[in-house]
Amino acid sequence: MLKLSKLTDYAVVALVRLGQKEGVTTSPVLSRSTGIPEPTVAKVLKILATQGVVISQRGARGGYRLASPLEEISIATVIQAIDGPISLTTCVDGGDCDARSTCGLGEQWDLVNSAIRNALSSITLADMKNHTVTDRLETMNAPTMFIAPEATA
Amino acid sequence: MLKLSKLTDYAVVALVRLGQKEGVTTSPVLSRSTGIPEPTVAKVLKILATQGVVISQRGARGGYRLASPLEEISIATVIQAIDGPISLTTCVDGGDCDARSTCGLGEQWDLVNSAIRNALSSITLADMKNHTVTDRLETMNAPTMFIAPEATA
DNA sequence: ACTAATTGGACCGAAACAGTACTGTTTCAT
DNA sequence: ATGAAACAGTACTGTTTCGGTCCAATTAGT
Repeated sequence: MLKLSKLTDYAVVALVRLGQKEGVTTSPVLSRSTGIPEPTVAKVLKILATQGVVISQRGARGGYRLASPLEEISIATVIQAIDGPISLTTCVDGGDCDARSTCGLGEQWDLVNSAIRNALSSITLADMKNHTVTDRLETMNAPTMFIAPEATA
Repeated sequence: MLKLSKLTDYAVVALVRLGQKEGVTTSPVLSRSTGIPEPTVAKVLKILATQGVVISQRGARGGYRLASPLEEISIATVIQAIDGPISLTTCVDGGDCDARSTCGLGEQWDLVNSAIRNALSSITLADMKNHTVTDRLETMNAPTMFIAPEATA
């Protein structure tokens, strides 16, 4: 199945939530806010930090913040940060395509790759934000009957 | 890396070549014509047959032929036949998304999925045929160099 | 009916991925 | 200064998926 990795999925969720916070946010907080397991959140954020998608602040009172506003981060950027380059064919660069000389489809794949990249670049994290619950913690703290699985603050 | 499986890559190559043949063609012939290992060609064709992309003729003098002309077979069709549905998120159908209720991004992923599907549906195998060597045996020395992929921003 | 050719389906090993844990480094608060 | 909090990097493990191979079912031709 042509699907992106779970990590990328988590990354998008975490980034959108991060974009709704003020200042820096820690992994544990983001974990509780999104429902994603803490080690996984940490891993994702670490990767995103090395790729420059988020800025990290080390030490106590540290955390992460977006390097750019949500509107300027495309889905393609996130995918590339986590999964690496978007290249649908193994042929493309230094690939071990045995039939390279015979298949003769090399240039045509670029057509497909470009189409994919364009599609993914046209969607930003801000587009993903719509209809998103503002914050799980707020919902929990609200005077509703909604129960909180964990009560750490 | 967001990439489609090698099988899908092979499938496209095999299908394009198959569309350039008359009557039915056997796996061994297609293997020699494309340079793809015979067992792999056989496997790909088998899958494509079950999905109705190609029509199979069993027994002696059997072989495969396209179910539709190249112009009517999109890349999306091939990918779905080999790799299964194109759904970038695991959430989508019957998924085991733990954070479904909290991430709140479910509907937005459909936006991404649609974009991808549209992009892939707009490209047909006929588009991939251009610049393709007619047959390996005839034009053995076709260089078919392709451009190195651009460095990702 | 028999044989050869060809597809159909099942099986297995290898590689990639997700997830977890541990250790080290940096920084704030006391 | 000292301790605690939080990120950084590395390594390990279990699971899944993918790529490839082998054997059984089917059919045309003689």
